[in-house]
Amino acid sequence: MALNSDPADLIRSAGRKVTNARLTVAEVLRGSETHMTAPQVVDNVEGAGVHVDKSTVYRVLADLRDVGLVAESRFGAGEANYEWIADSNHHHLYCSNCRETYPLDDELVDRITSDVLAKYGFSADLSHTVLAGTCGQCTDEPGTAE
Amino acid sequence: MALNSDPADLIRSAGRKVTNARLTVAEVLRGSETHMTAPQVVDNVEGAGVHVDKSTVYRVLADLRDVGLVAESRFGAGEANYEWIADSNHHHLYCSNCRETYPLDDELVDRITSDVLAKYGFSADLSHTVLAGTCGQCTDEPGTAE
DNA sequence: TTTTCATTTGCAACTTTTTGTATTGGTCAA
DNA sequence: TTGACCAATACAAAAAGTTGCAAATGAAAA
Repeated sequence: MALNSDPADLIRSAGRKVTNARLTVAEVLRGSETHMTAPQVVDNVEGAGVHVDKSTVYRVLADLRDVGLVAESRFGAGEANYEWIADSNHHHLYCSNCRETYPLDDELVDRITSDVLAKYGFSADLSHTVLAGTCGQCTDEPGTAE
Repeated sequence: MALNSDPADLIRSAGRKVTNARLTVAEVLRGSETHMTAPQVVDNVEGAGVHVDKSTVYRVLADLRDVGLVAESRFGAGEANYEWIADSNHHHLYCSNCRETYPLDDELVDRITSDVLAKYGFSADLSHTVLAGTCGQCTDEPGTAE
């Protein structure tokens, strides 16, 4: 069980009850190509015809995040963005100029983790990492924001 | 100018006007040993006898952050924490179990930056980095939270 | 000093997020 | 199936954070 990517199975095997609210939020996030803010999730859930209170949406997002099914990232100073990560890869580079995100492969992040453990005895949790900065393209062509 | 650590000079040389609001927020943060949340800053400014509107405090915090005098960090999923960093060092390890922060020296962070630049042509801005996880002590003695 | 102008602030309204609590509804065992 | 238990939900209200705009103020020039 939960070797497939069925949200219900994943939620169940995370030790959570499979409820309408959780399923709807999961499907909304899973159906989206990109990151979504909390208010966007609230709207989309509403748009899906199901009524889920906004406080519940916030609690479900936090819960799915705790369980590792959803990633909560903050790009630069901005609001939180949520993303279904049950099957996708977990690390990104975020360009604060063009607001594009790029994949960042595991190797580099894994090395940070082991370095910090070796040097400080500290187990860093970098299961979803976002590094903000400026991408190569924007570095080459400055002033191409928005 | 601004080689000293006088908030007024630092603000001025950041190209910002030296105002009562900015000075008060700066002093409040500088006087604190530890990180503060935005509401804590609002309270402390009020407690200092000066009246600065809440919205102004938020704007000043964001502004001082943009200018690099204040660090805004989010520990795990929590609220934003603000810290005066005009003179201190910039990188931390944050234990989400005991909520303690530990210094993380530059070397390791610098290597991440150069690795990402070499591999992706991406200039990561890691001027203030916080890695969340579990410290060695908490790993050894589980269940010693709060 | 005085004038001028862009920046900054206070205020008020608004949006986003969190929290307390009574009720509902999954899940498991019988 | 059915009933009991406890997690999860809706609702309401508060707290946190944001925004637009008119008035105030710092800084530079006259």
